[in-house]
Amino acid sequence: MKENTGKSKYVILGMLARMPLTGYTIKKWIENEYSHFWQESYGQIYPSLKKLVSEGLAVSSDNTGTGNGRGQIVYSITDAGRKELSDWLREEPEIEKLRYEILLKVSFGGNTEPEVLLGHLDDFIRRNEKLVKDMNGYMERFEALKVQGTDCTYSQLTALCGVYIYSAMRDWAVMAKEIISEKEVDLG
Amino acid sequence: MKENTGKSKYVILGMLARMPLTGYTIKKWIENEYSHFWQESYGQIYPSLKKLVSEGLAVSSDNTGTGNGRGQIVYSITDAGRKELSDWLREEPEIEKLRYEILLKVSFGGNTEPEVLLGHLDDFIRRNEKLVKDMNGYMERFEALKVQGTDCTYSQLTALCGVYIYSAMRDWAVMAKEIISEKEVDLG
DNA sequence: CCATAATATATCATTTAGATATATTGGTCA
DNA sequence: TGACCAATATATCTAAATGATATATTATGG
Repeated sequence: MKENTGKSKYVILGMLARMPLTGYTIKKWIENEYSHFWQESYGQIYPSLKKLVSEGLAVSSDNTGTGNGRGQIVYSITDAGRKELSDWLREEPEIEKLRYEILLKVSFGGNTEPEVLLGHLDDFIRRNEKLVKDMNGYMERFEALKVQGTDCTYSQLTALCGVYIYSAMRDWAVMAKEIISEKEVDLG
Repeated sequence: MKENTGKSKYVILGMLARMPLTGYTIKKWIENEYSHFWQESYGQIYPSLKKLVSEGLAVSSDNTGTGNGRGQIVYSITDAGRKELSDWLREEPEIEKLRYEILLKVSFGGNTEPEVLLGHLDDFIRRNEKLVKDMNGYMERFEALKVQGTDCTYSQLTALCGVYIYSAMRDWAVMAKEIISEKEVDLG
């Protein structure tokens, strides 16, 4: 049996702490709301869920007849699970792991034409522009919920981080384009 | 034999394109200068180097007697390797993968005391503060090289990106601390 | 009522990360 | 001089994470 002592376990526990979920929903949520700082694949989620149950940190309920049910398995957190989550939250977070392929390509830019990089940077700017918009959308939605009395401070903070990250990346890319273009002019 | 068609191959080619290197030096360079946007482990580097040689994209020279040589294997890129690198540079970069564990913990903050988060954020701010300084140091070093006539535009751009990312993260964390503290006051 | 998109679970082959084993060399300091 | 430690260097193994795919059901739109 696989060990699976990575972070996936805690992500899932954290999500189940809010409400019971299916593996599929967990995946969708991470894609939609966490994607700017975390990602998980089905290959981790489904085995992790089984492991959580076997460790007594979650329980599974077979809801074959509920509403939109298609043999879906809904998982809920246990008290032991909450304890495990709480203990992990106290531990110092590990240093973040990033893989920005565009930076790799910029770094090796001397091995291609500047136009290639400028093209990649254009795409990158457009993408980050859109992401900033998305994150601001989340911010507003959370703000509206707050007015209604639902506290979303922590979720809102992660959206805010998205705004900061994506804005910074966009600004950098704009600056990078300028510098590369100027360099071109100097040479030509 | 393993397939190994990931990105490691191209990172190594990109580095060898500048100068011949040993696996160990490649690892050190990535740790020192690329760590804010990329990481590789020995478990990828050494097998990848062998694969590059077997594919004719690099050649290895056994320098057992050179200077500080301890049976070190120096790898150089071939013309085929340069072609491969150049082709890859043209491809659209993949979407970046990030894992910010601190954001996960902030997101699940409702399951612990605010003080725990504030503590993590303090560490995070300190770390990013230092990283901004480091990146600015790199910037200056590259600027000095430029004055001497050595063109480091592309490396400098990645350092600049580091400045942007780490500054943004620090600013966000400062803001996050404020918001969490205010929330505390409101409740208390 | 058919096609298609979304829901849902599951697994497999790669790819990546992290830890460790091993050995040599260079420098320090008692 | 030798004892010791840090840095250099190659290599491999386990575990974790990714990406792709197989399979089936249900909801909905025309």
